Amino acid sequence: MARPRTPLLSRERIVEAALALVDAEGLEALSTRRLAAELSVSGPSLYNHFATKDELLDAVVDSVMGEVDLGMFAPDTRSGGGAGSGGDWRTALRDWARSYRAALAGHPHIVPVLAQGPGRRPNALRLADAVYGCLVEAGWPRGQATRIGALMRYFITGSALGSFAAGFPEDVQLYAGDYPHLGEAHRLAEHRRAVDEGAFETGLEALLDGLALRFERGGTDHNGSEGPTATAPTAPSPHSVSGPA
Amino acid sequence: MARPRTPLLSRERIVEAALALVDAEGLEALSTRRLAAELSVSGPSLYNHFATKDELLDAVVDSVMGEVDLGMFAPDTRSGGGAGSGGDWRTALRDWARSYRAALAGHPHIVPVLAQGPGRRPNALRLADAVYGCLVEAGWPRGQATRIGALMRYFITGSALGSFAAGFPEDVQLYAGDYPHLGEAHRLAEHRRAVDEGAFETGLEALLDGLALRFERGGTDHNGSEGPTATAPTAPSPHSVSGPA
DNA sequence: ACCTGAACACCGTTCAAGT
DNA sequence: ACCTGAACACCGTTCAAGT
Repeated sequence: MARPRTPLLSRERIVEAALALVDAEGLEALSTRRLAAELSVSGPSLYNHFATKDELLDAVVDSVMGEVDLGMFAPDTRSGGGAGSGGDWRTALRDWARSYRAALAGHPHIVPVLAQGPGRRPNALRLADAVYGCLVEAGWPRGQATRIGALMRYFITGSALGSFAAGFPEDVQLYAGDYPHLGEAHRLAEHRRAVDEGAFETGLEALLDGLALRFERGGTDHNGSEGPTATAPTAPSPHSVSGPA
Repeated sequence: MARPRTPLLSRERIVEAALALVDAEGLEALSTRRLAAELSVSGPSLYNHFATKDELLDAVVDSVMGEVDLGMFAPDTRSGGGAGSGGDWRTALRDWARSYRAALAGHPHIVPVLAQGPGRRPNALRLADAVYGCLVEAGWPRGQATRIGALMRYFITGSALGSFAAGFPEDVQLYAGDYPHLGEAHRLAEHRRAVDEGAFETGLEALLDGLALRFERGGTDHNGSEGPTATAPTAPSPHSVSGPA
């Protein structure tokens, strides 16, 4: 069989199969030959749909980013504050963070790829655009909005990259003697979900509390004297020169 | 030449060369043959010193973890508060976080491996032990101390995993039209260090502010009603049954 | 246009052989 | 004990050949 009358493959079918394979067996199980076998075609067939394996991986990553809800950033559909009221950034950020984490937690093996940045992936750029736009409209100075987008991504991808709890082997012997405070660490894996979700929620709320403190202190338009971040270099405000409002 | 009178390789020399290779060319450049060539030996020689490539990677990761300063957690060498005074956890955590991030930022390509958890790596376990011990001695309930260790790791590894700023291509065309708030995003890469460090410092300080709020609210011994984290499951306190004090 | 098998330069790892 | 070359089952990717 050479070219069939109706194509055996499509980008969608390939991306779907690739994600399923990565989810089930990890990134290193994703080889072009293995994936092709899963799709009942020969290895080189994939190159009719993607130029390289990296391009395929990019599409897989963006399909995961597409699962993240951005509805909370739509400016019109929310009540309780018109343009520039600046009160709801916190709720929006919390909802978004949870949706983002949930999407990544469903596909943990792809997180290292995704965490390299948005690149040219449309869903990743849409996400960055929405978060930044929300913060600026809420009254955050542009430089701070950029930083908040970055630090939220740090926390969320970090939390999805690997389970904290599952990182500790279930082996009592390992901890005995050498690590005086880790006497019960071998039991962490049992409570994996509770520990990881509790840590995420605690961190998220602490982050939002800390940011709210700065928001109150900082006002909406001054960029200097940013509180306790004395050692931080002053980040530029590189997203947009003329603001939307 | 077969077995030389004085060994050509050692674990240390191999780990050092592997880290240099990963730093210079990325994780995917680290192949046993390439690494062996760098060390002027043949590929299989490495298997006299490490059972598998994974075991070698583990040693590389732990050598990076060994760069992290843990001196701020030593209970005796600090002044201004005896045992149980519980005031200095914040300073210690900040200093540790900066040292941790600096170590990882020097070797960004290894972070995805390292973020899988401590496993059986001694330097990673020592680090977890020190952080948890510091928090418990400062008066944090054990469950919260576990969560804080986890969420700090989320934030730090996330910040070292990939530059936020460098993730946006330097291509004006890419953003025009489709992403209304990203008009200046193409300039982010220029200011890479300032943006990434500013975001890290802002997030770190916000996190510590938020945690300090909880510490004041929570007291030292009650575990319920943990403030705004209403949806968080109650994490267990798995590190140690009988505390150190 | 879209699939195939053969081929290229790579992988990690095993193993018998050398000293 | 510690190194070697040969070999195994894999990789990503190219390409001529088929319809």
